Amino acid sequence: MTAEISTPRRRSEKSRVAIVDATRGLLLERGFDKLTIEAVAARAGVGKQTIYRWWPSRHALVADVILEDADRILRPIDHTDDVAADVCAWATGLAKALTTARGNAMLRILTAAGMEHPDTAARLQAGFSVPLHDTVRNRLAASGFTDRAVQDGADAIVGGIVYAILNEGRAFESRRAESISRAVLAGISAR
Amino acid sequence: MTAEISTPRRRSEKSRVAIVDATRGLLLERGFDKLTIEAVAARAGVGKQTIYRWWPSRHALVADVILEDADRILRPIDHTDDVAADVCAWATGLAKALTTARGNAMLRILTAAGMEHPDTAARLQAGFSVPLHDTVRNRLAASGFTDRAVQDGADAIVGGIVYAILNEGRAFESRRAESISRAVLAGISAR
Amino acid sequence: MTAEISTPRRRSEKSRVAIVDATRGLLLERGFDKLTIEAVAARAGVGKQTIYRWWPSRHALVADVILEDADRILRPIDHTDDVAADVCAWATGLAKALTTARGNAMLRILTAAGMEHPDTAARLQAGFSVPLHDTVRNRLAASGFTDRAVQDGADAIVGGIVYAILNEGRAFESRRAESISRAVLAGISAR
Amino acid sequence: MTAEISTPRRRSEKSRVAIVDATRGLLLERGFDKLTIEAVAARAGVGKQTIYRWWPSRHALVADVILEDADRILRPIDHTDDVAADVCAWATGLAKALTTARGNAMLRILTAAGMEHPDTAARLQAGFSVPLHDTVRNRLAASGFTDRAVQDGADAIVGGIVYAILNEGRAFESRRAESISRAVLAGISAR
DNA sequence: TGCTAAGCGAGACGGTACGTCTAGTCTTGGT
DNA sequence: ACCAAGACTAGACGTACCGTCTCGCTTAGCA
Repeated sequence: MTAEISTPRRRSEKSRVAIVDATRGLLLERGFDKLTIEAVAARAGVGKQTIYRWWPSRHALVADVILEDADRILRPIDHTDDVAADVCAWATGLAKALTTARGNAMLRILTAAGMEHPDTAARLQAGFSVPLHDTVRNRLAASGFTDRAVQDGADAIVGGIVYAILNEGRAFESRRAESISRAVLAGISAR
Repeated sequence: MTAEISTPRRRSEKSRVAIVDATRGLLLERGFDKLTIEAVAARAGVGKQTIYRWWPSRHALVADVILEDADRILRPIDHTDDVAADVCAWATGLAKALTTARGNAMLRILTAAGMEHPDTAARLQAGFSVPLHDTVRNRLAASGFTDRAVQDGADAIVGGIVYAILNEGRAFESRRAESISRAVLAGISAR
Repeated sequence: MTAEISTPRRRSEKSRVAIVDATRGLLLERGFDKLTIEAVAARAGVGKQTIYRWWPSRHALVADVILEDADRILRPIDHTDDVAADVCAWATGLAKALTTARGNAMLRILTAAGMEHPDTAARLQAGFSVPLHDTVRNRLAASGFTDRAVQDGADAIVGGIVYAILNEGRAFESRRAESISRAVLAGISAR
Repeated sequence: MTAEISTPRRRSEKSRVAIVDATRGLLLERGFDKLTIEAVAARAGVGKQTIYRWWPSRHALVADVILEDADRILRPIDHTDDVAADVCAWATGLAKALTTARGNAMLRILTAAGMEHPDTAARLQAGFSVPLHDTVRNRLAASGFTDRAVQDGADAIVGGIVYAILNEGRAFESRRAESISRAVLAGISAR
């Protein structure tokens, strides 16, 4: 039961890659709202129909491209004896990745794309926000925190960092991520 | 010391109000990305030029409208003896306001509008995110927390709540806001 | 040696005809200066861009439409033994055609369109004024008049009739065309 | 018998002159169809309303300006013993005036303005075409031609020259005016 | 090896909205 | 009272893209 049964049509991989690359390029150069299908088609050297054949909308295309690159930001967390150290290191890494020119652009694009289209929002959440949250949840759960502590900790750490970067952009200093993490960890440990 | 010295041009207040009202209505009905200037002009019974005369862009118009309504969400915080109670009550209120049909729409619109246009982003931040943050900061500062604790607390509480609502929408249960707040407060108190 | 090699682009003949028909109709109903591209597009059931794709301007579109109908006015001249009779009959026919509701409208539209746009003026001249003039020239030349007589005759007869109709409109009585023609013919014969 | 009886309202002569001058200037610089009331008001240093107060439309304003300058083209005809010489001299003068940069511009403006607006057309005819025609008519009538000869002669001479210049512009050589005139005069004399 | 159907580039199509321009009207102060 | 200034509603301008629709051309499997 191979995965490719659902795609028996022969599809030009060359075109697919050209479209995805063109989209990524234009997204970074112009941003999400100034991305046009016509520009993607032109840069990819592809007919518009080839895009519409495989993606239902601009949002879906952007989501694919963003999610293909999500592992630049979605990093695993260490599981040493020291939860605090593990979480702080991970949080700092996250903050660094999101204050990179490219990482910040991705975050903004992701947010903008998700804001306009429920389906896309769901896919982006499933591929980005949920994994981010789960990474922290799992680490905290592994250290024996209560469910509620795990949930609150993940909410406060991820939200605290990401929302601040969403507001402050690249000016966010990544050591604040550690500071926030420590504060939250102290809080959930204290209970 | 008259206030109107800076506005010597005669501008129709009737038109201004009609435009703002029409924008608000269409924003709530259709969302930010489906808001068109032509629809606003038509509903307001106004020529398009009258909109372009006073607002440089759709984003700026939306920002004005959102900020005019921001006080539905921006509530003051109590200053009793009990910081935790004050903050939790405020946080719960914020979460309730943001999970209201209208409040949630506002949050999404605000986020979408800010994502596309730096100037608008700055205005919306100054009129929404910053006040939100400052409300918590001031309350914490008033209770004698260190600067760092104040900063981390505000980041984690506001970010924890708002980012979660941004992701989960109206499904966010407002008592989670209290839970998050208590966890964070415990953390910054413990130091 | 196929004929269609010169038209490799696929263009909708249906749209072209709809546009030309709509233009003709609106031109006759409202006149040249009140013709709008939007109205043409609406009546033709066509996007504006489809007009702009094939015609550079309103003037060019009008010129096409007028020239497509020019043969209602541009009639050949007889070549019998009697020049005077041939020319007079033709002149009377011209005057009748130009004092028709439709012919007069065409003349005014043609004049107005040519007055505003040099390229259009050149096309309309080549397709209307020049053929008109040449019809008379050729007839006169065939009767052995000198070059100068041919030129003066054509100028005076065509100009005499058309300019008068331009000024007097449908009130111009077509028998004046014969009178003018006879006078001019007498003049160029006398030399 | 003062001229101003018909204008009892006090009207700023300064404004009137500024408007007329601005109109004339813009007409010569940009042509009739690119003349806007806003540009006239701006150049004249006048509010738009001041123009609309005194002229019902752009066409009427242009007509006033053109007619004020009509005497640059409308010249009297000599009444010596030699009709042919008188008419030819006048015709040549007319052709010269109409192939002047300014004269030709005026002719085109006059034609364009008259083509769009019946009232304006009537005024321009009364102030330009009719006087032109009448000048020739009177001269011919004074030499004892029959009514019909007078009419045909005026039609053929004026129409022959003006229509040719309308088509050929400044390329029209003024000696053709003499040639045409002589041909027509010969024709009406021969009868 | 040649046939046939898909995918493909190209780009025309009917549309919507853009942001600008001008028309002609209305209002406010200044002279 | 008339004027300049300029805001107002209205609506056309010409452009940019949308998403859909052919058109021939290539190209991969199958027969």
